[in-house]
Amino acid sequence: MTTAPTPPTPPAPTDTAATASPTAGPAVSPAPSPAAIGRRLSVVADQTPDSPAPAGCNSSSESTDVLGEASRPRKAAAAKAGADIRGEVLLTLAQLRLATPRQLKALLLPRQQGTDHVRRALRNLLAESPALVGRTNRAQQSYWYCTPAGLAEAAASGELAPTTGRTTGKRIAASKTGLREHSLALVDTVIAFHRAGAADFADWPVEGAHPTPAGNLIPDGVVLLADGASAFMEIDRTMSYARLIAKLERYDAYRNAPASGRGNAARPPRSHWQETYAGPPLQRSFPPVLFVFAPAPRRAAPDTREAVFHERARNVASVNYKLTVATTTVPLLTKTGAGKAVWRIVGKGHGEEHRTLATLPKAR
DNA sequence: TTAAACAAGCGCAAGCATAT
DNA sequence: ATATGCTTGCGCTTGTTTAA
Repeated sequence: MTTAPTPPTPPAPTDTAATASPTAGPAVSPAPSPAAIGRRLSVVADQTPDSPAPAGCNSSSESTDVLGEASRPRKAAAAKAGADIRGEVLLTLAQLRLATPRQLKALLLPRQQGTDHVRRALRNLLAESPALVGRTNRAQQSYWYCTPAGLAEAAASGELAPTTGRTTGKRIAASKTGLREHSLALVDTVIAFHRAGAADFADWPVEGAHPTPAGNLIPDGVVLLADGASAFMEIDRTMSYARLIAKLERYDAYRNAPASGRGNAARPPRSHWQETYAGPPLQRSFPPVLFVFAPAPRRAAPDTREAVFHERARNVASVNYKLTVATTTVPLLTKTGAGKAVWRIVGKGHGEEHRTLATLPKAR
């Protein structure tokens, strides 16, 4: 079976962007591009473009269209959940390291009741030869990751953020070790940002290496926010406070790293962060460093660890003069939303007050 | 051009595995 | 024993291909 080429006359993918009226998934609708890629990635011919077919395309013994409004969202979701969800699932798994069916559902089919569609898509990807995704099970939960073949397929689509492909080994290892909870906490964070409309889940290049004089800085994630700015993301579950502080110092070293390259008359040399995050006219300041504290067994509660971290980091010079550092906890983030006032600024002069991302101070 | 055959996707429900 | 999550099988619908 398998590898049936797409139909000879592809039903002109059409500019789906403008057509998605009937269901118009509100703020949370996934970016259109991955869906388009989904068509490319899917191994079998599939028919539904992103926009739900004009009613009646899907199962319905009760004749066509115009039926109860109630049935419409479900139909639309079903159309959406068709073959092209497979491509989105693969891209999402390639983007994040690891995810549960529930997390994938939250990102890709937020309006869907169950995880059936996602799990079916995962099963399809698993059944490919070679398998494009892999799975491990533990504690009544399955954890899915991208295999090298799946990563290659996702990378070939050109839809993947450039830095994601290189952690293959780690990615797979993470699914089999204790690192998985760390990865899942990051995914929960991604979901919170996605739900809040603060950042699309596709805009999270995970674990890109950032050169500093003291070695590479590898954030847990870098998020491209909806307003075009970026932020570094650090997920903490079990790290010692000393190591957390050391991380801050690494960020400071990255910020202060000398410019590389020669530049020219029209364009002076820039440091890595300026090149990557400051924008062409250098109008953006150094991205904020966001720490998210996640629950972990046999550890203090996230908000307790957050408070201790504030206490210790408050005396770090760079935090007070050069970096914008803010914290939150996974429970607060998922309950309240990434776009709300859930971020506590680290540093002297800042108290318990929570702020929104938009109102964080700019780094100097 | 039309009708039959085939392939694929979907929803639903039952059954299985595992943790509490 | 119960609850939860996952897999699998079944029947239905729709889209595509092929032959008359």
